[in-house]
Amino acid sequence: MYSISEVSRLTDTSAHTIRYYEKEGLLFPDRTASGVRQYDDKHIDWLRFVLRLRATHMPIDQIRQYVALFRASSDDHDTTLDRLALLEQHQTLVRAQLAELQLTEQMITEKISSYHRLHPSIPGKQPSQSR
Amino acid sequence: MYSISEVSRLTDTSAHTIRYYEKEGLLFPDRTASGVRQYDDKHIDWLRFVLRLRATHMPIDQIRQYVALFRASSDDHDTTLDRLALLEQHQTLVRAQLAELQLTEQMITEKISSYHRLHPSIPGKQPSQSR
DNA sequence: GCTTGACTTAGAGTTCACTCGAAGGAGTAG
DNA sequence: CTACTCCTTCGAGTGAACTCTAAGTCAAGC
Repeated sequence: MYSISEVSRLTDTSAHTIRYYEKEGLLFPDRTASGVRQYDDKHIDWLRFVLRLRATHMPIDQIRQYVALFRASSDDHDTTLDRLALLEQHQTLVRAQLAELQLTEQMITEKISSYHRLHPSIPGKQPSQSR
Repeated sequence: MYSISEVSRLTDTSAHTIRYYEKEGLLFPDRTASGVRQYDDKHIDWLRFVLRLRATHMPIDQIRQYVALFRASSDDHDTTLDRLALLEQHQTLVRAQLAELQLTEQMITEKISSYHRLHPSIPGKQPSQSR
């Protein structure tokens, strides 16, 4: 089991943020008798997944819904479909972001090499000489 | 020449935001005698480039610096190197975002197909039957 | 000449996701 | 026992990027 400061180090996330995520309903660590948060490997894995979702701009609100669906799932109420829907929705967004980034990467690369063409004397990263 | 509302339509950006970008020093349209903004195709192209940079999380502040360098450029003060540095810096960021997105896309796709494995009866986007 | 609708400005308000601060409690080392 | 560190909560503050409001100006059509 890990303390919040260990989780903070392991995931490179401030303790403040980890508590904030808990308050927002994204994370449910165990507690000691005295109320201290205790995290196991599964909690860490989940947090890492959440951080990935955030890094790809899934809103906290939607992640909360996803978590809530997990916790609402029971024998007579299966939430798999709803969770799937949320995942697929985010997948679509991620792919859109990928497309946008790829286009922009090309534009920037193009602009950079046009600068090099106009100013052949410029130092710095030249189109790699190797190979 | 285009009015702000035409630019708004052409770039799918609110007139508010376009004026805001101008206030932030990202955009310098012409003005009529009475002070009405007038945009030409070059302005539109530049705005589209700015929107790309924004969509890939280049801060407005940095875009402003980039624009300012253009306008500061003169015969005895060439700013090409500084502009190149800004572009290369953003290129690095874009590539990092690409890597993150690709990883996350894989994770989500994996999770989605594991849902499908567990619930083979689920409707919706199945791993495409075509081809 | 007057109405209409798009335009102008400065500045205030909103949203999101943190980020921090203050005040205090629990467990451990000396 | 005392000092120290890490933990707790609640609530306020921050920063970026919009987003909107209010009050007013201007040009075109009737």
